[in-house]
Amino acid sequence: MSIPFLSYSNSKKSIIFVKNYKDMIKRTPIIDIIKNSDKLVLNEEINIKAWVRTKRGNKGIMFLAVNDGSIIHNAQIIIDVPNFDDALLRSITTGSCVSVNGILKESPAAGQSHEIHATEIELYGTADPEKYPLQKKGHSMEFLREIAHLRPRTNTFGAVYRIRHHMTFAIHKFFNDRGFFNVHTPIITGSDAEGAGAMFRVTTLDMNNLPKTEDGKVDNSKDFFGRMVNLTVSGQLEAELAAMALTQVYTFGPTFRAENSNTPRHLAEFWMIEPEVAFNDINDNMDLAEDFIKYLVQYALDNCMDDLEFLNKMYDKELIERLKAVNAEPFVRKTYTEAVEILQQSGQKFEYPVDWGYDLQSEHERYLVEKHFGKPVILTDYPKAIKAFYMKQNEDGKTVRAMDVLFPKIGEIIGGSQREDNLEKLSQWAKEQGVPEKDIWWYLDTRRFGSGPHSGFGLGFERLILFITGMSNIRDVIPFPRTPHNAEF
RNA sequence: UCCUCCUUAGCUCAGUUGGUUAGAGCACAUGACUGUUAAUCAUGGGGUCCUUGGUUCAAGUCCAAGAGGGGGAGCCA
Repeated sequence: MSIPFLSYSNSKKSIIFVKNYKDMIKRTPIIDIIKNSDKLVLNEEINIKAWVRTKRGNKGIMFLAVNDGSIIHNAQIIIDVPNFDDALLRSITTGSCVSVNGILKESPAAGQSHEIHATEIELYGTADPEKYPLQKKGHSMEFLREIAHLRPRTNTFGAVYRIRHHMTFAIHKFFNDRGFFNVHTPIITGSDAEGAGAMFRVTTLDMNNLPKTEDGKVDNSKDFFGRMVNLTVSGQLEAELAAMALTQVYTFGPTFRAENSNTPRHLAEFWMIEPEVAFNDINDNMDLAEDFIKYLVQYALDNCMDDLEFLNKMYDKELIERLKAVNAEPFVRKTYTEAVEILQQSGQKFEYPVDWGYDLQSEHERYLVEKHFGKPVILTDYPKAIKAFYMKQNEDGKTVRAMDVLFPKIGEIIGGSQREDNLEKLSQWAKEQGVPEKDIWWYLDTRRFGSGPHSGFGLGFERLILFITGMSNIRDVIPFPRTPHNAEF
């Protein structure tokens, strides 16, 4: 590690660097200085490459707080001002990118355990302080959304990005550890079978010169796929096909909804996780959903505590408490009918009346989760008429084995069901709901050949991240949000 | 898409009943300070008051339309 000829001259002009020897010091990620300093050797020269967060100091000594995103905390660089070129030091401002060689020492001051005493500084890229939009102080989420290309350099978005990664990894780990197989379902799809909302059209046709059929309509047979296709709104139907062969599968991919939704909980492009398990009934499905979410929450508590503590301090004082509370007790499980009775007997005044047969409104769900039970709630057995055609019909002829997992603050985080495995009932109900058999003949085939009970659900990834991070707007938990009238970056 | 609120310096915001030269904090620049922690202190520069039209002797302030944004609702994950 220590290389004799690195002790270069202490001449004042220290911008000089020799590529070959500089490359001999391997970059140390800042996380190693903060978390694994026992593996580093004091008084050895190390290299840090990072972006400057703040610079402060005086004529004799300068302090640089730098961050490389490996961890939320900054590393402190100590600069002995007289030993460095004045112009170089002046050019180092908030936002600039630097490579620093320096001696690792224990820090005499509070705030950090270690610090790096710079021996050599290379300025990779400056950031004109008059133009660089990020300051040392608070920015509103709205402003940061306008500079989504730079906001990953903030503490908040660094934390969100890291948590997103850890949750992605934890999802794959959870399923892999339980013998599930990840299935890649198509992004371009010809079916609108689920009816999960408006779809984005995919076409290579010249919009200014559309081919027409004899009756004046657009001739989709001339399009790339020879038919009309869209971006997927769900991988569920395809996941079911896989489950009827591999038993336990899940998808994790992008999903698109062209709904004109303008809320802090909706995106036009989002990521969804959809497990599908053969031989699971609705109760197994609830068990899986509850185990799954609790595993992810625990994984965040175990692996993302530095970031969670930051978010807890800056945005949501009850965040960590709430995450722990979710895992402490079983979720409440009630039927839709029971929920309606609770709401009707609550004495609470609702803007919308509660009546059996109508879908629950946000205010009703929020009352159940936040006021009545004070913990996550899973509701099942909804009226057949308000749910999708593929859900398993109950013997009562009125309800289906649907399941919604309702969470504090964010509402519905999971929607799922046991699937209808009876061919007659499924095709009959699909017909009545206006899903043409010619579009889902392949789906119906799974019921035609070797059908069996199975269940699954969909988890909105960004809604999970909302809950885990305590952020209040879904546009701030995805790097580049797509919403109506917004597809910049 | 509906309801509602907002738009003033780079950022966050104040601006009274319509009245003379539109303010503050932070950021930025200059200077001071030999261990700072969103450093501190002093000084300084910085404005299409979202756009268009209207009312008025006079509009940041009142009215109308439009654009952008926030919150709530619907659709849902």
